[in-house]
Amino acid sequence: MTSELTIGRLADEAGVNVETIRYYQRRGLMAEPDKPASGHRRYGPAAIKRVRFIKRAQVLGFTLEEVASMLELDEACACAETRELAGHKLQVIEEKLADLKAMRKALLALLRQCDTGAATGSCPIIHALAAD
Amino acid sequence: MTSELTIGRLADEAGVNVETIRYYQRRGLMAEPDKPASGHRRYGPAAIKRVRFIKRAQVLGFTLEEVASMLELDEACACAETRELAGHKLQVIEEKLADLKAMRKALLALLRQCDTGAATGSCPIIHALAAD
DNA sequence: CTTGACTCCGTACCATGGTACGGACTCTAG
DNA sequence: CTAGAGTCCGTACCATGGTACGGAGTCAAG
Repeated sequence: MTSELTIGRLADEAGVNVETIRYYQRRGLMAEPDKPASGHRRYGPAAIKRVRFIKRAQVLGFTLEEVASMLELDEACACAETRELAGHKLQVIEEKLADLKAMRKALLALLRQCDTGAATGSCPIIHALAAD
Repeated sequence: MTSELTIGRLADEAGVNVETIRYYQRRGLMAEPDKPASGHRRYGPAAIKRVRFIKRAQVLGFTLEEVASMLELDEACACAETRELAGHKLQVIEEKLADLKAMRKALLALLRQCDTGAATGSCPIIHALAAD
């Protein structure tokens, strides 16, 4: 079985340090399974997903606090507050998407410029995100 | 004229702290204009764009070091190394785009779920970025 | 039933990205 | 020409997100 991992295996599977898992637990981003009186804690496959989610959300520029609030969304749906928070997150994501697309466009332009050897010095990248 | 700002005005325009500007200069992310022998430095409109670019790139999850390398791309085009770096950045951006889209989809699903009152407990958000 | 690897837990340390502070200087409006 | 705001520069401090360490306990393969 792949389930019921030790913390070390969990860390490996998720591609992080053991200490990172423990840090996330301290921060309340994931629960510590109860310790079997005398022995080592075990983790199910959901824990792997959770850690991976956290890492990827971070890469997208979300802080651990933001990630925590998104994880809460996932658990406690159905109230108005949740709805609002989700709506807000969605808006943030839309903005990031727009900026990333602008950046991609600029990089593509840059590459094209490189290929055609046209050194215009027009700074396409900065221009991409120059709006106020 | 809006050009030829002092550092304080520049910081205001870009929506950051004065110290942040100075920090970026120390980190080599932007040049310090030469000081007029005895007096205060002045900044042109390009400086505003640069700071804004840096902030927005950060929101997208890029470190200052990564931002620095992108800014260099903008200046020194036309060599093979630059091309490769740009290509690599582009790939990173594509990945971020894909992840953000998955997240958006999950949030939309969550909102729909909230609206229909169907509390499935299926954790759409985590699932969105659960791939290894 | 031992031995080596791993877990547990607390505490200390680290890098990144700033922010604050203080004393000397400079600029500008009145 | 003077007062108050802003600049300059160095240095100190801070929050976030980890990472390292050490001593005691536990697990599991041989």
